[in-house]
Amino acid sequence: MKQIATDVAGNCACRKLRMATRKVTRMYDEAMRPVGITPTQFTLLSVVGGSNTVTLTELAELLSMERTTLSRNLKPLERDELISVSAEGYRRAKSVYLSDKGVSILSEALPLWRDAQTILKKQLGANIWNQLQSDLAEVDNII
Amino acid sequence: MKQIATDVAGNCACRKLRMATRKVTRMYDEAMRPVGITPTQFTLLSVVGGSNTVTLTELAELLSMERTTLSRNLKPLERDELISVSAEGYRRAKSVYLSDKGVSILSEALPLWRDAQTILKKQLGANIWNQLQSDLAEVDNII
DNA sequence: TCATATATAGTGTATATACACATTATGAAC
DNA sequence: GTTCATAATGTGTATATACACTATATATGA
Repeated sequence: MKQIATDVAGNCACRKLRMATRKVTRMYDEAMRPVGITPTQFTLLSVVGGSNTVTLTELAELLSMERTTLSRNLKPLERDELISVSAEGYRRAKSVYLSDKGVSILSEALPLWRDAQTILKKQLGANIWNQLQSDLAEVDNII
Repeated sequence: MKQIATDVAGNCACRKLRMATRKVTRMYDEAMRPVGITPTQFTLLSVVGGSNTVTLTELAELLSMERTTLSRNLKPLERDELISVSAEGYRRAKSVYLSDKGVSILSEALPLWRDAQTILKKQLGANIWNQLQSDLAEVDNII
């Protein structure tokens, strides 16, 4: 059992992904703190800001996020008036929009995000950084 | 802004990691469901099972997890009596142990985990699978 | 011995995640 | 027009995550 368990720990893709995600998220979270948003919220704002009208379902798909999770994650942003959510016309569809305040916060967050990217890239080295980026893109494409 | 935001979305290492982690975690979660544990719990059980006495702080380090997060994550396992946590003697240190029930559940989960690994590996292809594994190991070593 | 420093764990609060199930708007068939 | 199917979103519940702060056991120094 002991050997098997150790083996599991060292080869589990899920575990390794989650571990890396925890560490990296903590870094980005610290970087974003001055503007008061989390990495997840930064991603939401940037994806919403980069699209012309996305419905909740589309947005969830873009983020590989369960729709119900997205719904919950939008709440703090709505409460703080960085985004607005409104009916879109097709069935029950709703679309998400960046408010002026949202644009402003996103603008403030951008350089902090760039810093975080730069620091991480430097720490990892360009090779691993690039490989990781392309691997993760592949994973998202394939799965 | 629109271009910048799109650029962010496509190059953010944190976003890509989180997206991949969500997808992969959902796969493993589904695989483990028959034995009633989550991927995180499976990892906890296997790491505890593979060590001779780990304190909470050590365990957190092994998992790149905040100690306070670990504390919370152990609760359901303790409640369901898959593990036990007891004082260890050094200052306030506590160690975690697998119970008989924990060993049993872990044994049942192992083949399900192997299936999940196999399916994911097949989907990704051996090349990407191997590269991803080594990249993630590097990330964990470096950061 | 007693006070203090240090190492360790716990709690309050907020966000993140997702499954199972519930709700509702609207297009289509009749 | 009414019914029904379908597409979309919402809610209940449970786990996962982490920061800021708190509590406590014990080793150490006076």
